[in-house]
Amino acid sequence: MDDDARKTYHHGDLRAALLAAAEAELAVSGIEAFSLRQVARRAGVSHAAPAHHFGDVQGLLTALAAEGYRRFLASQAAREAQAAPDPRAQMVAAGLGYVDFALASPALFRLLFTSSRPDYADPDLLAAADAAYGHLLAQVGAAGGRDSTDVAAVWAMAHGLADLLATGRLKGLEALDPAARAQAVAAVIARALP
Amino acid sequence: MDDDARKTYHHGDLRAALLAAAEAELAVSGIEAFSLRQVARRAGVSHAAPAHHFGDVQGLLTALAAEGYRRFLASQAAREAQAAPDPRAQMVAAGLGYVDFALASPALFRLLFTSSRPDYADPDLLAAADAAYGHLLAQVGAAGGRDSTDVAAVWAMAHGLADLLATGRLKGLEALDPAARAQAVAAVIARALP
DNA sequence: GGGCCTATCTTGTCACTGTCCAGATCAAGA
DNA sequence: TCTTGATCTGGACAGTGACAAGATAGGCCC
Repeated sequence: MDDDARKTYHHGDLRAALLAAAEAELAVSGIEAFSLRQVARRAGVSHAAPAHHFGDVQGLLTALAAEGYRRFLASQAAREAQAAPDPRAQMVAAGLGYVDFALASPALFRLLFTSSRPDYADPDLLAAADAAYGHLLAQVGAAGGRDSTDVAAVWAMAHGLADLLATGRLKGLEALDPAARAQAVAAVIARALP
Repeated sequence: MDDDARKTYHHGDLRAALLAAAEAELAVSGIEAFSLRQVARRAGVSHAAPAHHFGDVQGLLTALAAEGYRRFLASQAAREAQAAPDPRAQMVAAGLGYVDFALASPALFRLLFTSSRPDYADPDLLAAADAAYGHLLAQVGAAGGRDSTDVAAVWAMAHGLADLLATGRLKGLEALDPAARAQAVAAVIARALP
């Protein structure tokens, strides 16, 4: 990452640099080819340096996932801020932010939702993931969702769109420009809560 | 797998035995910790034996994925056979089979839908995946779906339910017994095509 | 200023992995 | 029977994650 900051033996902020390098490595190689030594090389540091800050690969990916959940929520909040204030529009906007995140950071999205490598017993990660889940429940409840079936419907619709779009399987929607795609995605999400 | 069949130097049907061992290994270790040498050990054969039949790990996972898509379609067909003959009920039944498959073989489901390791340039895998996609299009079309938005909605709903259930994130639905869960899943899928 | 103390980082090592290569084994046909 | 080709083994190599021991340096007390 920043070889410039590496004039001294001690790095200064290696933890943050490693997280940034890990995210870049994840984006390039994907979770399945993720390599700790490659992350260290990217940060310009020895192969064993990450161990001191994160313990092992799982520790690094756990910290990255926690950061990912916070950004995931921020992505939803960004769409909500632009939407009408009524609860239903807010819920749909959250779904749009869900999809935005998956499209902007597909590898990170996969780390959060379909990887078994992060350690969900970690308090920080657990808190971040719970916050995201709590936000989902609140949005669906405010929009008139009554039971766990409504939650499942809205979540599944947003998640399915996000996952299929992130893996490039919805050619029809991908062909649209961002504004038109957002409108289509919003219309589809709205179907989940009649 | 079958040490019994291994009295001779030549295995007899090593290709099939390796595929079965690979599926078992995938179910136990997951795609992220999948090991070719472990598959070979499981099949009672040397670590280099798989190479002759599949080339490399990617070849083995590609063959397994093709087989997976065929079973994926069979799972949908099983539900369709039990459902009412009208197109809409058939479409919902296909979605139920989609979810069944993900719950019965979560690791295989992940190999099919969120792994970059299989080689989708392989003709056999491509044909199997295309068949699954074609069936989806046919079901949605027969049930009254008009455009790519309808396809996206139905697919995303079924896929989202399958993925979230396979990773254990829909506690509310998981708590139900199979029959009640199937009914809830069917009701949710039906929302995707109003 | 001088000298320890501790966190931080490096180097070296180990078991394991996927891939390649040469050789051993066997089945089947000439 | 002999040969040919497919199948499988064993050994090698570079790369990986984890561990242990040592090098470095920033901070603190005197």
